[in-house]
Amino acid sequence: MTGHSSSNRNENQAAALLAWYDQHHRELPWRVPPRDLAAGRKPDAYRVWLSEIMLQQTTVEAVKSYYARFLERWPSVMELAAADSDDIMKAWAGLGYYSRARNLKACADLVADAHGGHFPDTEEGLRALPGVGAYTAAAIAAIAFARPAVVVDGNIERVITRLFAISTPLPAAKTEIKQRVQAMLPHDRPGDFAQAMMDLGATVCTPRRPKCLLCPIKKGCEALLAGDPELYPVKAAKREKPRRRGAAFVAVRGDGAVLLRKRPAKGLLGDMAEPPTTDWTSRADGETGVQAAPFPAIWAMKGSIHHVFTHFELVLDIYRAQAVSCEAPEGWWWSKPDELPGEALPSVMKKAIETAIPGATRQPHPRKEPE
DNA sequence: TATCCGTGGTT
DNA sequence: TAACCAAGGAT
Repeated sequence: MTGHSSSNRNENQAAALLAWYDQHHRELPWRVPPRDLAAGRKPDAYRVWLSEIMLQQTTVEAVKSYYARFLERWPSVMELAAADSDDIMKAWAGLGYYSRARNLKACADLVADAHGGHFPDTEEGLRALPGVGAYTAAAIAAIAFARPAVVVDGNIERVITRLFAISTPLPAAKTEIKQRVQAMLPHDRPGDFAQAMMDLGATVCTPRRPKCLLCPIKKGCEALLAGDPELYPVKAAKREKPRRRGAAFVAVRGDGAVLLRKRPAKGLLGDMAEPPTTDWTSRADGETGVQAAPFPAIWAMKGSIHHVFTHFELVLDIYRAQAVSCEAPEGWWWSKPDELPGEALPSVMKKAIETAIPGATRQPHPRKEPE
């Protein structure tokens, strides 16, 4: 009996959420809105996949322009598979978590070669793709292929821990959260349900100051009933970020070209471009690091930058020198002024170069000249 | 399970 | 302003 009434409650909440979604869903470039979906329009798995990879730990606003550029340049997975890896890294530069871009290419290659250009249409098949984890496999299965997959992202974790007042800290609470979502899942609209939960978390059930008055499922929310939804989700305490120091050397040739090199394929900023730098150490001895310059020159300290990574902070001293024309070492190259803005430079490296040469990494504004 | 892996916006 | 956080994955 209790099982029956709780399943009724779940059905009612799912229905209320979907009704809210029909009216208040976000309009997003990669999304098929509920009305179009109901009319039979099929989502493009490539677009769903591309957007999901880009959205991993990344805000919607940050993704939009990258998504548009990728889609215009590589409209299908076959074209992305045929692309040059360096071009993909250049197009991804600034978006962060660069292993995503490396896996994006690996995944496109696999789908093109082993799957005939078609994405697997099951959660299990999708999960086997590089860069596709539990969340992304479930999201693509539900959104692109209408599979009844249990989709749990950060938004949904917040919504569910509040709805059921789950005080178990994350990530230990994940199993219980998935069970709750599973019990609520409407099998006729799994994709819309997942996106509705995410929209609710993004616009109503926000981390701070949730707009509970606007919530379509506030009636059943145990956290609201108890008085303070902001208490959820409970998360394990974070560790303190250590601070590392280093130096970057921006060598400028007579024609304005800057000496760059490619970082190792794995690890931090893997496969991306950078001006030569020292190792980044945790020592706080105040050493300048100028003796670690890539070659002897008159290195002038132009300032230092502070950059916050996920698990450490970096202070980088920036040196600049005028360099005579010389052969770039193996794996290094001179990047001319018109090439520099398009290089695969992570934000921290753009910041470093900007400190040495203001404006160097910014795309010059196209000027309309009278014919 | 814990750690590594970016960036920019919000409060 | 320091802290928090975003449609997580790989190892």
